[in-house]
Amino acid sequence: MPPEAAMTAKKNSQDTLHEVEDRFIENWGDISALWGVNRSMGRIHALLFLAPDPLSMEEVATRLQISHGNVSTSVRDLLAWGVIKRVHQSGERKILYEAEQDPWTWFHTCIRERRRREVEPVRENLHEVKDFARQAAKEHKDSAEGRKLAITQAKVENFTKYVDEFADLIDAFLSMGSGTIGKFFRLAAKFVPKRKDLARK
Amino acid sequence: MPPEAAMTAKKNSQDTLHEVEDRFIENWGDISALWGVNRSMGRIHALLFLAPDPLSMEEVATRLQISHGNVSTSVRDLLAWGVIKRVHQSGERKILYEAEQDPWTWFHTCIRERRRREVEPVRENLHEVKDFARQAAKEHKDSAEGRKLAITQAKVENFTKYVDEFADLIDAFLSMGSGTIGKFFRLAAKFVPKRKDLARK
DNA sequence: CAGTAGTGTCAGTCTTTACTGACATTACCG
DNA sequence: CGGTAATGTCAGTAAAGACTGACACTACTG
Repeated sequence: MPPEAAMTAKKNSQDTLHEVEDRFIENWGDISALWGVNRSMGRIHALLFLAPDPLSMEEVATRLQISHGNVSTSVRDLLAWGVIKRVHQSGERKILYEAEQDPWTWFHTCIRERRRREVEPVRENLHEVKDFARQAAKEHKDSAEGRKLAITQAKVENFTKYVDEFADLIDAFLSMGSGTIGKFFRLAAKFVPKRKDLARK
Repeated sequence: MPPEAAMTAKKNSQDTLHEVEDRFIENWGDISALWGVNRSMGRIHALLFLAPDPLSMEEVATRLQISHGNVSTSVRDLLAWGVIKRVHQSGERKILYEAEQDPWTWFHTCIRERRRREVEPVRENLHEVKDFARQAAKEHKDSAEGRKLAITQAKVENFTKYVDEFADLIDAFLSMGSGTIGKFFRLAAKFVPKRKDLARK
């Protein structure tokens, strides 16, 4: 009478593995959607991250129940972002894919790409607006409406400066190696004041 | 013959102000959309940020050419995020709204809210998956499939730990006052290695 | 305390984005 | 250098998300 063996309807380990994967994958899909990245990309990335071996597109499509067209498109994007890579195997037509395993490395990659694709264009745009505002304020500085213009110009300028500083912070973050990040955390902690109301747990 | 007055079809300063505002507002709307926040919220926030005086909902709706229903909903959300606030004026039914003027303050607020609303639930979820995976790996550790389960469990655990660390970094960032941020930037710069390929300009 | 300006809500509609699946293309195989 | 398995493309469709506007509610005002 071993109590272990008598456990109530114990699922087999394969189903359990499947469930662990699913929960992780869906969670990751949710985060992606939340932050403006499409859900399929997030799910595929999560699956490849968990998979012990590289997977083919067909395997991905079957596992996640999505069309191969969707997989093809999403995989192209993930490759462009640099968070997954191709694995060719000799004497085989099929291409396999695997995800970067170190979370820091791919997180770093995502931030860098996002900065390049999204932050930078927006920042350029903002600088144009700033320059336009400055020029306009100069031209109209004598009229009554010009005063308002000057106020707005100052705000735009202040804001732009702030965005630039933030971009610098991102750069500082990106410049750290995954070894440095630990040191950085410890250093950042020194700037945390006594109050504990932001504590995690 | 003053050359100033002869300038080619110089726009009046009110139109110019309008254009500066528009360009800033649309830019901000774009960023918002890009990062998974709806465009109306971003545009309204930008308008209130630039406005020299608080505005009513009707003024916002007219200025941005959107329905008052949309304004009402977006303003509710902006209030919940804490980036704008009501301004009551005595003997007046109408409620006016104004935006926080310090970029650091509202950026700080956005990060804090986003952490609370989005990062935290996701992190809790992840911890559940982690615990489930750990338990499952323990139960099945003797089977062949159990080995795969153990590998997956380790990945989930590693990943969770990383997300926790990142949440800590956010906390460190949030704990800084807008005075401290400057010091922080300078400190962060020390971690930037020699290579300049990430330089901004 | 009736009248009404101002605000809130939400069902329906419009807009945007994501996904599917049929067809086109590629590249390895014998 | 055909044959074909695998991948790529993209028009059409489905799903998600945002916006409008009619109606409901609220609270000031006279």
